[in-house]
Amino acid sequence: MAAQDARRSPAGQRVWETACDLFYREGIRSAGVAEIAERSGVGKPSIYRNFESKDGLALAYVKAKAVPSRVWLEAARAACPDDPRAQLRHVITEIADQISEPGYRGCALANATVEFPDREHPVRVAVDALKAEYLELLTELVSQLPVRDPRSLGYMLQMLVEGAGITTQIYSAERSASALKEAADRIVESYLER
Amino acid sequence: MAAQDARRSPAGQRVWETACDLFYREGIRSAGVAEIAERSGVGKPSIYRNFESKDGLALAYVKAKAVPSRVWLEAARAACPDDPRAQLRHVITEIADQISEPGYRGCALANATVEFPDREHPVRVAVDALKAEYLELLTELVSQLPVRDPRSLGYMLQMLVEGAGITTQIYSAERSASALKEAADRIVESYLER
DNA sequence: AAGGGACCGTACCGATCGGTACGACCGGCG
DNA sequence: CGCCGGTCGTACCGATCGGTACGGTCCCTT
Repeated sequence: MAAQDARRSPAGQRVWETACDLFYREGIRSAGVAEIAERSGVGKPSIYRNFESKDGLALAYVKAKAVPSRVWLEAARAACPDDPRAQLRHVITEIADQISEPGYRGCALANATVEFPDREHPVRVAVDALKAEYLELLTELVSQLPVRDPRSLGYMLQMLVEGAGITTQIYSAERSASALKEAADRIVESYLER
Repeated sequence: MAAQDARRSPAGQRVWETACDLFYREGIRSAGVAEIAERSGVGKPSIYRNFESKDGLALAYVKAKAVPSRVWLEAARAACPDDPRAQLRHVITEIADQISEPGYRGCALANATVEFPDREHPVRVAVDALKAEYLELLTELVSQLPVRDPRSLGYMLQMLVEGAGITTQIYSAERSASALKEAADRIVESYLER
């Protein structure tokens, strides 16, 4: 998350870290640039010297938040190259673990989707593209399983993951994490040709 | 949704309808009181004569949005009194049908949760209580099935429903609706003692 | 020492936010 | 008619929004 960027000044780096934290904890719309500047210990112009606008900052934020998901998918593929079922379980477990971490407040991209209903908004455009890419990667993984309709299964798993992000915010992180693993297991099981 | 309230003046009723529509389509935070007033064809004071504040209006909105869910549960119970499995399918189908309706933009209460991360905010307090109540009702319904752990099953179904609301906004309403029905069926099936 | 470029914060901008003071208007009743 | 309670919109309020003009400070170079 604290993705270094050599082009950023020291103040810019502090802004970046603070913004990522605030955007996630309070939501993008709720976090004002004045608040970001104050909690970064910098002046407002330092924000605009390193980022085009608040929207530009939010755009960088959602793009950065999407990186870990891709990393997990590739890591799982590398961890058990010949066992797609284990790869899938690996990914789901990773997500469940992150849900269990203190301060988890759902998927940053899904939250951004709700915060920006306008599909033309640059943040929303980016999120839609990133989410589409992620669903495709997940579907590819699922496709390696002996199932008849991997596209449907992938979509259901994605739905479960998004649901877990929401129920974590409404109900309980622990219940959501365990229910996600259990439900994913059961759905995958029901899809396996035996 | 256009819940009549005799205490509301004609202008207040127009405000109420417009606010419900705008809050759902654009999100609560995005919809300003000036915009609500303008699209209602009334002056701003007419809003504050009928509602305590914008938060008060938002509070009424989320409470009103929670009503249909409870109605569906009771309707399903009444429709097939002796077949809990059919009742459950009835409810899920109802939700899937609503997802398929044009203009569907996810569960209003889940969206409000994302829009108000502060758990102390009155809107958020109300949403949490309403969602807890709904989960309880759903769990009660599931408890009538011959399953070992109805609490877990109920939570998973709730997770699926919330997930469908999100994936509808990101991906496709049709896929979400059909995936919801299919996934719910498979999970319930895997829980049934046979 | 003198100059210059990189980086920074103070103070401000117009626009918009939620909310309100005030007076015009209208129907019913004396 | 004259009054009166209820309902309404215009015009405004201070606060906050995202964004910027400007001048200061530091350090490296010559």
